[in-house]
Amino acid sequence: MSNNNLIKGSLQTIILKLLEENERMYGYEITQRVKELTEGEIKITEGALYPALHKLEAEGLLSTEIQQVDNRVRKYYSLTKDGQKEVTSKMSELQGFVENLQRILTPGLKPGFNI
Amino acid sequence: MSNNNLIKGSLQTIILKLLEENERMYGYEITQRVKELTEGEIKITEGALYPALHKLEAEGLLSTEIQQVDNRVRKYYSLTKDGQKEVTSKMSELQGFVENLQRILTPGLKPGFNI
DNA sequence: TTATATACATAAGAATCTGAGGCATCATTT
DNA sequence: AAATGATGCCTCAGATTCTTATGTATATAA
Repeated sequence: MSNNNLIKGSLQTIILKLLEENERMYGYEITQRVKELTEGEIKITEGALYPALHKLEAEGLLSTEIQQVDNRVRKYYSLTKDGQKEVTSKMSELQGFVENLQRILTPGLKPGFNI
Repeated sequence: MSNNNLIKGSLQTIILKLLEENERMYGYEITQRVKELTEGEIKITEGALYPALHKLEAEGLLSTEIQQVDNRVRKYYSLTKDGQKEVTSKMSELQGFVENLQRILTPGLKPGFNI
């Protein structure tokens, strides 16, 4: 991840969510997508990404498929059945955490708070 | 801290922000305040809190003041000048990160998104 | 030829947490 | 009287997750 060490553990959620939207993606593609979506503000480093992908695969949440493209090897990742369930779980967990964070950090916060 | 490992990195911001609002607080009080504000959903463990407080003090962001209350020792923490500046910095950093997170995780997100 | 982009990977070290333990006082319950 | 729980501080081993650096390989542009 980029220069901030905020909310460690959200990388897994990011990976899972992107794969829910895109059917299959390869590692490098994920780094570029995140960079693009955040206008360069969040850069996922390879040292963080690949171990995370391997871990999610080892947990049975992702499956892989090697493919040759222009003499280059790509490793495509897709959500498994378990992975699809986990997206929902991880998303609501993160959502809940952010809401709690707002409760702590935004004194006088009213429901329906607008970011 | 509760069952989520999401909070890594945001604990410092929580401490600084609470101290901005409360002038001075002691460790145990911080854990109770967070527990109360989040209705028990986030529990700051002592093993995370005290090292974090000591680090912030070592960095010159917090100052301390020992006080006896009913034969019990309390260690009150307050923001230093540097600490006051750091609150603003850390808060906008976290705010920015959460916004980026929304961009990644909420496809089709429009500005003015309502939590 | 050198740098940049694409594409995978590992590994040392830093930072931050959990969970367990230790010490002490005081109030309440058994 | 003894045990439990709340208050209040602390440390430490181990786990997790990150950064930064390194390695390998192909293709393209300067």
